[in-house]
Amino acid sequence: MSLKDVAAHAGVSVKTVSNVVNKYQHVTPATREKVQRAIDALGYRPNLTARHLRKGRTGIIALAVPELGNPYFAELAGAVVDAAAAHDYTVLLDHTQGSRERELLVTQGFRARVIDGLILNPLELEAEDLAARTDDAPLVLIGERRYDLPHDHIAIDNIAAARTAVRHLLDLGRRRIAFLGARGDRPSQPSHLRLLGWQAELAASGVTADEALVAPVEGWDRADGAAGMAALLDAGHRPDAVFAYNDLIAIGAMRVMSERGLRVPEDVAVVGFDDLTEGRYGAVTLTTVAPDKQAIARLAVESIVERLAGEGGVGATRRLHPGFALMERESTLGRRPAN
Amino acid sequence: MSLKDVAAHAGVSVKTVSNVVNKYQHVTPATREKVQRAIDALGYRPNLTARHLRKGRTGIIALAVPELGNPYFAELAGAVVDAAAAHDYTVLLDHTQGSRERELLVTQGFRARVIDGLILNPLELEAEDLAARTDDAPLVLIGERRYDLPHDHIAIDNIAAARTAVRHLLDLGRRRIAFLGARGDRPSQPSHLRLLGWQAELAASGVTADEALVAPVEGWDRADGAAGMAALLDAGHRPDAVFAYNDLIAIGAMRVMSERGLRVPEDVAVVGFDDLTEGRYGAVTLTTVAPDKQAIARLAVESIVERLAGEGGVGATRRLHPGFALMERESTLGRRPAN
DNA sequence: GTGAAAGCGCTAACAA
DNA sequence: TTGTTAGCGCTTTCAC
Repeated sequence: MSLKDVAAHAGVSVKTVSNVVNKYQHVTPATREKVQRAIDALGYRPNLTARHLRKGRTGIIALAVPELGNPYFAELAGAVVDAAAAHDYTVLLDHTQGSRERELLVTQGFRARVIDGLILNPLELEAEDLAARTDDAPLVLIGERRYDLPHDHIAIDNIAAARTAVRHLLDLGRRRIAFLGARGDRPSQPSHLRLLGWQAELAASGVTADEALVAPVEGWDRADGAAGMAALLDAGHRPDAVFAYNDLIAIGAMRVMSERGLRVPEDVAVVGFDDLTEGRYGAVTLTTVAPDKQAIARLAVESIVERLAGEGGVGATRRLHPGFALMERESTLGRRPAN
Repeated sequence: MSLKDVAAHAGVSVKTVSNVVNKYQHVTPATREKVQRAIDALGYRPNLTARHLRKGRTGIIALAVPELGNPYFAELAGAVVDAAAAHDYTVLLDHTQGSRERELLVTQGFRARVIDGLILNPLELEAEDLAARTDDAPLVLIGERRYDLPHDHIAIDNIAAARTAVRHLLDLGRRRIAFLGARGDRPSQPSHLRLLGWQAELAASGVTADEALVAPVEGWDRADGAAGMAALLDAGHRPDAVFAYNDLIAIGAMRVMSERGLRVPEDVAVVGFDDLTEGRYGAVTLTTVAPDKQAIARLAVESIVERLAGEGGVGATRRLHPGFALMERESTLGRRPAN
């Protein structure tokens, strides 16, 4: 079942069938009709792989995130799928599980020539890994890592966002503000910029940054936040606020506080990061920094689309910073009277 | 940059390069070495679209779920990506947004010939839509709808699972058990089977099923659960337990109860469905029915792989029922003393 | 063990 | 407006 069969059935040439299939303007209505009937009769569908080979484009972009079990990446992936669809692109999805090796693999000729471009949210990848990349499909990075590389990079201003969160806690009168989400062993980890923001805002306010309140975590999920918070409390520290690397960690921490009879926000105010829907429905809704996920997704897709359209004349590398907003909820403000 | 270039560079034929690339056994070490050097020198990577065209297979399967913002589908998608990777398949992802039209579109020649098979979790699709399908890529359905169609269908036994949940509540002495998640207007909706299970288990236990306790929702998210629960309470009903269609609805309902001073589980016990990680970290952890998502994903992928392997000789259509388990947590048992 | 050549289905020059 | 044909890069008979 190919163009040739349809052509034979309709008594025209393949070119004519191709013209009809591709909605080429200059086809007489009669021919068009005749061809269309043949198409319907045979149930013809164009073989897209052949088209891809011929055109050198597939309309597929790959998205590689650490894992979909993390709602932030799931929501982001959903946004990317939608943004891609708006440009008639489809998304090929891959997991990196936060493994440097898998991140490397995905940047190095992953599905070569079948993906037109790649959107990657790296966790472990180092600049030199990326510098060694040979694949020529456009690559755009998203997320909080900072690289100095010739690839577009989409990320909100993490330092400013973190400062906003800490500022909010300071404004509420909190002074012993813990940062929950450090990775002591890996200085270039994603959380680094947010830690810098925490330090900067405390410094700017003349509050001493107690390094004992920089609490490490083993990962980025709820269980890690719970363990990190438990360790902090077990060490005898008593913060009056927690700025967590992300919402999942904040949620894990709140669970631990609840188990230990600490009230949020009366005893400990909590701010997260990501604005997961999940944070809006807990017993205590979560104050959080909301990155504009739609914008991140849109900008990432547009970056690829533009580089593909720019026939060879590649523009300069861009650092784009979508907006963010602080969502003030019960974990800092307390519960308002039901209305 | 193609096989031909490499062949020229190495001074051999295209066939020989192809043999090396495809790890064909009978190549003399000397030739292999020579070719490999040329490959490295030129940075050659096979053009997969050409290979796809030639072989008629792409190694890509499509997964269509309603939306990734729902953690159940996100977790499932993650499991599918992993299950596919185990068979050297990659996943192309699409959203249907629970729209019948989009579900239809995806079953009808979506990316024809570029996807080897399709895994679909339908919400709105009707049997006749599927019966009219012409695309010949293997299609496997997942999820709780019941069809009588010549496609493999992977789903846990929803009626049995629902009965287990209701049984648990009855065992705890609850008698006014609400079902939160009906869609009155659409009898063939996914929640139907779980409603049937609710009815069956009550009947089997000689408890009168109070139809007033069958509460409708407008959708499947937390906000819908909250609204549905609020409406139930506003109507003056006082259930002593809630069996929710899914965890998100249960979580929304619990939030409303918390706002209204109802204690879970003392006043109202709650059971959800899906075993989202989210349910394990709330102030009150959620008792829930846990479908075996890994198994669902694995079986779905295997179904496609097997049909693809079965050269024409297509086996009989299968209805597969992966297992499930009731996870008993605080929303029915209450909080145990911290240990 | 290696080479020559056909052909997967499509698009796009170029011709008519 | 429509037809002819080359060729995208690969795999795969079939020779040698």
